[in-house]
Amino acid sequence: MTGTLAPPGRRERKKAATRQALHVAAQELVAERGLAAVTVEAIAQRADVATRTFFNHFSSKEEAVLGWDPAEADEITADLRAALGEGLGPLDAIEVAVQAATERAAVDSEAFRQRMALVRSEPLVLAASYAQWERLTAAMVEVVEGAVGPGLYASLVVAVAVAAARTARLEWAQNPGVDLRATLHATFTALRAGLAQPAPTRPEHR
Amino acid sequence: MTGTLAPPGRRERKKAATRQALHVAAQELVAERGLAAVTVEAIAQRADVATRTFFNHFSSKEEAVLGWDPAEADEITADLRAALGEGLGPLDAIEVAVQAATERAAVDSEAFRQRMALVRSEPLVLAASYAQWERLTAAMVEVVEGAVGPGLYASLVVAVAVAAARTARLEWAQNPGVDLRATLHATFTALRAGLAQPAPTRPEHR
DNA sequence: CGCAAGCTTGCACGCTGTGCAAGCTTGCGT
DNA sequence: ACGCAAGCTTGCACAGCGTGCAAGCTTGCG
Repeated sequence: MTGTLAPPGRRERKKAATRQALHVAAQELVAERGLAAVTVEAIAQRADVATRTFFNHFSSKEEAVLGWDPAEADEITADLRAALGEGLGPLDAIEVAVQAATERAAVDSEAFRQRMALVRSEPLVLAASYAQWERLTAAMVEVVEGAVGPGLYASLVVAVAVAAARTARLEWAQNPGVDLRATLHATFTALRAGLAQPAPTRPEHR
Repeated sequence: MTGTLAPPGRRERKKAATRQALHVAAQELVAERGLAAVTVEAIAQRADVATRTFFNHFSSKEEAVLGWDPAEADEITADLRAALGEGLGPLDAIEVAVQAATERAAVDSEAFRQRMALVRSEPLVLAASYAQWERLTAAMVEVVEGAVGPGLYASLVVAVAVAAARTARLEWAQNPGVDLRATLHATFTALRAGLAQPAPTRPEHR
């Protein structure tokens, strides 16, 4: 749905390569030693660049571990805008955009699940993750406001939907064998149902 | 509803005083110069304690600006547990607990609004705020799981409700003259209604 | 071929956050 | 009343973080 249309020049590819190398190095090192025992210097060293260069790409090791591309946010808001344009309600439109983003990110499902686990286990990574979601939230609010006007409702629906999506991802990460797409859909369905309380302990005893 | 029943000894009062002094100093300095231009050393100096002491109370200047008391989270979860015990559904129970917490925090409405404004304008303070909400969320999930069993639903309802409460506070902070209690209730009402889209630009043209 | 833009690098520097050990106050039991 | 144990404060040292700046090198383009 959303793709890189223009093949970037050698320069941008090199830059992206450095970024990717740093991201991978950070992930590996954290997996090996745990976040606390990893320094920016060590990451840069493994990626074979200067320490200073690290900070040209990420502003903290947590960010490097996550490795989110700022372009992702743009893709999501573009999808959101499109879905809204097709007459979907804000909540449905957000679901569509988030589903699309997830498909894109989960190409390598295993690595993705592992990253989620890191977010769960390392509070500082979680904080960095929040920062990214926050940026995305702000952008999405702007788009939704374009459709329904500014005010509490726009902020609310986006904040809530983002929280739901985040929860779905984290919950999925620790339940092997479950489909992320289905989990996401379940959360949005629950939202639309006003978060009514489901059957006690077991969802369906049948 | 929730109070400090045992009058704490001199020792604990002194400790609390130091903490409060640091909190106030941090707020004032940030208000004067902006967060970036404030150092931990400056805060400690104004509070008339050693720099090292600062870190015995807060782990960053952002935390000091917020000045959240860890005990607050305990009070909220206690209220939540009580509300659940009275047979309220999870969402309603959370609303009750959050409303009570807000009453307690908003004693000085003006200072409270000002703090919210800081959260809005300083991204790092916002991040610290997220960290606190996150801690609260985890505690609340545990309580809700006690009532409805573990699983996606418990995590979801808490995450979403917290997001709604946070949104209500922030939205309220920049709309003078509005009642926070009413704003909060409006968000939870919207949640229960499945976040259905309200009338386009103006809520009611009538 | 040559120039401008932009990425990388090294250097310097101030600030952050924590471990450790010493000093002082407080609370409490004898 | 006394003295001890717990705990808060303080100074010191130190590793690590994050940024500004200027120089060097590669890339893209006319």
